Amino acid sequence: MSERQPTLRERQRSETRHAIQAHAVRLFTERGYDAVPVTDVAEAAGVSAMTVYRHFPTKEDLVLVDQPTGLIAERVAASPTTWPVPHRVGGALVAAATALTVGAEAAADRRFLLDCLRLMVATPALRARHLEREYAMQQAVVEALGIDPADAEAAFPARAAVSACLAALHTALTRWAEDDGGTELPELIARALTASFGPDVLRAA
Amino acid sequence: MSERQPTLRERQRSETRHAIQAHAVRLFTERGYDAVPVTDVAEAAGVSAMTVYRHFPTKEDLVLVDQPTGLIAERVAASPTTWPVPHRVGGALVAAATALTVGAEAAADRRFLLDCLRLMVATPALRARHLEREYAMQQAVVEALGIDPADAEAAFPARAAVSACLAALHTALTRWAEDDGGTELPELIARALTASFGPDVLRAA
DNA sequence: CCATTCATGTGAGTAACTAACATCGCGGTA
DNA sequence: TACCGCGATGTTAGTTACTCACATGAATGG
Repeated sequence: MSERQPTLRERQRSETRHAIQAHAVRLFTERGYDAVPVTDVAEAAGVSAMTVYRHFPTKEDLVLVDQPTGLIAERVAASPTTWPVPHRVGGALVAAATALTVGAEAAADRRFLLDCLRLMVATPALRARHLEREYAMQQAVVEALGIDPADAEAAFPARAAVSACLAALHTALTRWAEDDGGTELPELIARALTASFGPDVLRAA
Repeated sequence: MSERQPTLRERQRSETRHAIQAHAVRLFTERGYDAVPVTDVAEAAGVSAMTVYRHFPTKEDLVLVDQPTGLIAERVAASPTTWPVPHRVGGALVAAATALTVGAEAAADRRFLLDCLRLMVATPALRARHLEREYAMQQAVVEALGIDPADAEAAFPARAAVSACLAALHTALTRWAEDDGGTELPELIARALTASFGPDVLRAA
């Protein structure tokens, strides 16, 4: 209820940010991530290099799309605590992917998301950073399970199971990009989870 | 049968390399990875910065220890093809970890390995690169399973299951470093796998 | 209409690399 | 033993990602 009409400055800033990212993804796709210096991205977007860094802390952040950590954590927290961890997390991943990539209002983001993922799959440095982000998401998900992360010994099994789920997610995202979105993402995630944890992962046991 | 007496040059080169890495890990541990420039490592080891780069392509490689991809792939390939993927890979991981960290002849490496892993856990850039390496290992393990990686659609379930196993491995390595080697690594891996895939993963079904 | 604030530009500086070239000493050979 | 090739190292200069300090101009709120 608090977000009211964006001021002119905010709109301009958001436009600048969007332009920078769009030109970056285009140039990286055309010439390869490593072959495009940040100065070229800035020039294409009509801004200075410094402005790029003010909007995106690192060159890698130009491509790495925000992960829906909050969305996933909510759904994990809402899942029955009696279920095994892979069931709880797996269900949340499929649901979040459906919300974000299936349906009419997600069509615009979809294209951009696929472009970013393709770059991520093709570029080692981007893959590394992407995996790091999923690792960060792990901590959020473990907390959402209702486990105190301070007690490392007790949290260990949960961390292991969650990281395994997120690895399956990563494989599904990679396949989705390779296939250029030809198969719906939720289905790929479901198949990745099934291949890892058995056919019951997505059944409410 | 071909590896004969190392010549003087080879010994010197190997010594230089070892000195560089030892000083690097020491300095990084003392002052933090990001706070130590490569020039300081070079100076401490008594060489020029250029020499450091000739031995280690990037600063990160000073800490990232070689992963025993070959060892694991061999054991995976030798496992019964009738077993589920997590069983085949899980067994290989536990066996490789036992060979590398348990026993008298592994004691020296153990200390160094723990130092490197602690740095890896503490430093985001190193974590990212380490995850990337495990991702590279995934491809080798999938091949070792006897699956043609060219057929992406057919390899997809295997890739998902293998990446989930390796995620469990990563969690175990992290815990091992946090605990400073207080629990044997094979046991941690076994627990991580069990938490993810159920109690039968390490039983010959 | 004026003062504040915020987005951006500019310039200098650090650090991770890379390439080109010089040097020096081990190692095989005449 | 004397010589020569080659490999390991040093030096220097350059590129690029990123940071800091400061200036500017325009949007904002009174």
